[in-house]
Amino acid sequence: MGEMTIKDIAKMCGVGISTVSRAINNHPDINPETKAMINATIKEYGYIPNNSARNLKRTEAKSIAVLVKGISNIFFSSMIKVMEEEIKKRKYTMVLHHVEFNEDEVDVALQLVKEKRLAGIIFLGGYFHHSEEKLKKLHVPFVLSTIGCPPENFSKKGYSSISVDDELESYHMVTWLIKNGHQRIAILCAALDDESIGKLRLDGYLRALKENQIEIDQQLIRPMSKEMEQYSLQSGYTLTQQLLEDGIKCSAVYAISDMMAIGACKAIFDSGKQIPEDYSLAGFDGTELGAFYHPALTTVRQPVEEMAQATAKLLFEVLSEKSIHKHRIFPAELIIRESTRKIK
Amino acid sequence: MGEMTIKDIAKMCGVGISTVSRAINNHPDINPETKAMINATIKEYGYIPNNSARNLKRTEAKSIAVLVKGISNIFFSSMIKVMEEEIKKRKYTMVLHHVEFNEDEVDVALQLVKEKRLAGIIFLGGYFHHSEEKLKKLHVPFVLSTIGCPPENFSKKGYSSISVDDELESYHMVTWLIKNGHQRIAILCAALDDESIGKLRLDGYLRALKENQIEIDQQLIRPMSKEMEQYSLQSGYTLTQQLLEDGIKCSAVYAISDMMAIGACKAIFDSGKQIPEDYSLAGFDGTELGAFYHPALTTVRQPVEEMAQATAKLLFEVLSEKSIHKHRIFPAELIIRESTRKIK
DNA sequence: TTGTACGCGTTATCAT
DNA sequence: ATGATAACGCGTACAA
Repeated sequence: MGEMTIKDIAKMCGVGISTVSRAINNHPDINPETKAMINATIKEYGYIPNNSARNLKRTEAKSIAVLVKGISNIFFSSMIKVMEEEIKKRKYTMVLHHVEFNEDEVDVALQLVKEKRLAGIIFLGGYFHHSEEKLKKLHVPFVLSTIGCPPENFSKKGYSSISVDDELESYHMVTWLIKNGHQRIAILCAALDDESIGKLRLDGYLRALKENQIEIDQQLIRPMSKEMEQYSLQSGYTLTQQLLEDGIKCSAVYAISDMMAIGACKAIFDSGKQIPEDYSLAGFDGTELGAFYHPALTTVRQPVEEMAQATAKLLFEVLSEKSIHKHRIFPAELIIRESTRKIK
Repeated sequence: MGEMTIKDIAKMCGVGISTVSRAINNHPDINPETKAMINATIKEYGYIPNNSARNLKRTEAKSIAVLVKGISNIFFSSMIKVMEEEIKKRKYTMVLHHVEFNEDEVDVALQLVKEKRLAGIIFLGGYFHHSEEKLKKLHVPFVLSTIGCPPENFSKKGYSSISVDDELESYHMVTWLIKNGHQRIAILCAALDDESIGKLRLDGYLRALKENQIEIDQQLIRPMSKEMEQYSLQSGYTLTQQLLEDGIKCSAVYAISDMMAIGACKAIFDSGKQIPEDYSLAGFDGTELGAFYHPALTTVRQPVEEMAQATAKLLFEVLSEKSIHKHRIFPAELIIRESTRKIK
């Protein structure tokens, strides 16, 4: 069981512990020759420093945690890649962590701050209704990236945020559908008590209808239930299947995520109907998958790469005290592809 | 910066450190009243034990690491869920970690063993060509789950494994295509120096052709290049686009992953052709996405849930010393859906 | 049942 | 440039 420690290496090299430590951590005060010698033996014996001990002792760990909400959330994978690059570029380490929909991301963050001596945190996706009290315990700067509703009760000075205007972009999408002749538009949305992007996207839908004097039909509003896997293929499928079974008339279906939109498409195909001939279908997010689907999905593209880059930038600006916390809203882009058409 | 420690809690409660420790870790030797009192103050002040310190001290941490190869690998997400349940059921903690395609999973594992005092490791997906020497340093039991080529040089007694017979199942798929009249079958496969599932699936393809006296046409073999994101939508698209541009005649395209198959479909649609009328298309994996695609993908379904369960079971059997290392191969299932058809 | 004291493996501080 | 030693926060053997 005898795992090797820094002591063993020190003995083998005939030097003191601190010298080995210096070699490992690239400290300046060390003879290049001894350093090379030590590194050679480290390599030879495959010694690996114990991270727990390091974190325990270290004052500053130069690491940033990225907490992603929803494990299979494919939407974030390209963002994570960009963030990793940005973080590495600045000689920091990225600690990636997935948080389930039913877990509390702030609790996880609190844990990690203690364990890893984080320099900062990036929260990616999900809701965000946490008490100010709890957030204050997070003694490191953090930024909320692509999170719908920043906590209104918490001072905006306490964190940075990056997002699109979900309400507005959703409004754009629905307005565009209306302009293309659609009057009866079903929406596949989040549970009605949602307080995050789900609510905002629904709000945009409602506003677009209202401004165009289209009466709101509750039958066309199809919220996910809590039991469904949120924003998933299957939830989109089930919701649309029920919509069709209920015999609700509509010419377009608007899903608040691309994954749900694909599920919706399948349900429509399975019922023997065509897209966009019988139903127009729109999604939200602008995922790669939507572009590869057949028919290619009309959707709202969030500029994920730019947003990821900006997220890292904001965080590091706060870290280097060059800047205070900021809140940036990115414009999204309506991408019209094959799954929608003009009617009448 | 004064983060709270166990000492502070002890002082506040007017008890010793060890008593607090006992309360936290549910030790038996403690007065229920003092325990309740301590827990109350812990909650009140939001004290969180430092995990680094705990890991440093603890001999056995009751945690299992799951190392997943390829961050956006959607194929594994359902397996991970099952594994988490199984691990929690046995009062262990799951530590999930993603490993990039260019990272060395054993190095990561070595790190984690030191840092987290792991009880065991599950490697999920990817290649596996590691030196026996390195694997021996991994002093904890591990199981290779859905990994193509277990290291032949390393004694099978040193680890457990769970997989399907990739060569055989691939052979089944291609044989079925041949039985349905396809003679010229293109394969979208891994780089030719691949030594893992990629190679095995290609081997199955080659054997099926050979047994049916179909000449192997190198033009029909389309390996991913190293620069492509492996097994991705885009790689499937690019490979198929090149195939079509090269004017290679074929009636079926067989992609060694569902994601690549979907990319291939898109390339065919974009060229103005239809599936399955002009080309039959087959995938591999049996992902949810393949079922939701339009047309629904013909594919090889790996019994992921059962395999995940078996993975956990094998590991815990070794941990409890009820059993030695085993190697289980699961049968996969040919799922015929809409993307393929009989010709001639 | 409870408290004291030591050590886990490392880094930081201070000598040398 | 290098080495000894004191923390870091916690679990646990042992004493009380």
